[in-house]
Amino acid sequence: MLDINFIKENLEKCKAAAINKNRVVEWDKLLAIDETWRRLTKSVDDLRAKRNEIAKKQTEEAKVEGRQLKESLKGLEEEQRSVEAELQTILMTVPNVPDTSVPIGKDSSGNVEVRRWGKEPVFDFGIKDHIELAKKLDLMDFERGAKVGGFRAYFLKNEAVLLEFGILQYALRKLVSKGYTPLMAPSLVKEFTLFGNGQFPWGRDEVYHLEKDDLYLAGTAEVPVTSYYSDEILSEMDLPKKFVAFSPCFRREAGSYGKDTKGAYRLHQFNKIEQLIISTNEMSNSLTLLEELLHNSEEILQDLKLPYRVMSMCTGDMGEPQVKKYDIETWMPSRGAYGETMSDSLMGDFQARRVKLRYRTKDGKTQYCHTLNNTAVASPRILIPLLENYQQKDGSIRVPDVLVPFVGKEVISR
RNA sequence: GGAGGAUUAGCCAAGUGGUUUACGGCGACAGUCUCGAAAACUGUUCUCCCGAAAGGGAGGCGCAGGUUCGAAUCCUGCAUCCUCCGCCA
Repeated sequence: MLDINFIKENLEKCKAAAINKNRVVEWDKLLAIDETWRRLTKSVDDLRAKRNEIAKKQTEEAKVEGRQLKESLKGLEEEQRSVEAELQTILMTVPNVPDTSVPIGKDSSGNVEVRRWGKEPVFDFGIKDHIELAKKLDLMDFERGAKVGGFRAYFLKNEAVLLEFGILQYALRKLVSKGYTPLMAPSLVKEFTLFGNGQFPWGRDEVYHLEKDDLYLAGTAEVPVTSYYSDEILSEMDLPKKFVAFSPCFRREAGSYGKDTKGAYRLHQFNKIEQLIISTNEMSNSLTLLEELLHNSEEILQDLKLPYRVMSMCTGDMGEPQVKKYDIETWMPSRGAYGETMSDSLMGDFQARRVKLRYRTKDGKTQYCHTLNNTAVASPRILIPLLENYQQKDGSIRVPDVLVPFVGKEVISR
């Protein structure tokens, strides 16, 4: 959410941002409602001032006068409340303004490649995709997964389990050694966290809702961790706060029924290690931190010796809350293409404002924090490039050096 | 799931219907003093609205409603924490 005063002072910028992000905002309505709200607020405040004055007198006449005043105040207050709710609703739909360094574009075709790392492997044999590899080596069972848990459900089996735990553990340890505070975050969360994150009101269909308990299943640890300090005022001295959080993640994938229907790419449930930073309200510093998060994730892929490329997301392909966003795409041989494995975002104070996450500056003022996050590793998706890039002619799979201690062997074969 | 207790500002904490304009303390920030610091003293330290400013006004006591001329205080619902009982990996 952006501040209404900021929007009014930077109306053209905000309008351009919404257009570039392909979002529709009812600007005229927003401004009109704001006017109405201000007018109502003034009237309500004036009437309350009068009420307070009358109440002080404590005479019989004052009581009669107070009773009359109460009626008109009640109506006005009700009106103010509903107008305020309407204002909030529209305000919630205003997307954040991208940084000037973000490429402008309609959709994913407008994304800009920043760099590539690693060499795409050349195979002198017919390669298998991860589904076939996993089947032959008894590493994943999608058929029985579907039988038990429905579409997009799966079992990991044998070394795949060790690989998944290993890679999660590896990423976790790396980030901890860089000074990030480890967290295990709840996957079951209250509704306000999803609004706070900027997932709602837009992405309701993407999120599982447990009606009986009115809880939601978070699609990422970003949701609980962004609200970790909600409603609190941190000290500038303690910023930036850096976290590395593990959580099981749940996504309905409602908008992508036809997409990636096979294999481990798009799943309803997966495990993720997420990096998060809560920082001060200084854009240049936050942009530097965004690069730090990016660098951390690149390092993990480099350790795994997986070829990847870094994409700078264009305005049309980034979400509402983002100021700037990079995707890291890892080489997936069966696709003959790079596929998204990590996503690095800077939200400015967009989320912080929504969850009331603030800090006190050195000179005693309160400010909204900046929030950032990036995937460290998400699995099983990361197993796709891992299995496919490391496959060998005889159908076995070499284990990346850094994961050998976790898997307990150098080659997976049957 | 049941019974009881609690929730006040960054932290601790007083206050049980009307000089409460939320007592007081700690911390933080600014100033005085100082070569500099500590101490001491003075001031500031939640949010919103109007205003160029000076200033004025409103709201804030876990959250949301309600009663009353007037609510931190009374009522209803909800959340969270603590103690005990039950169930449980």
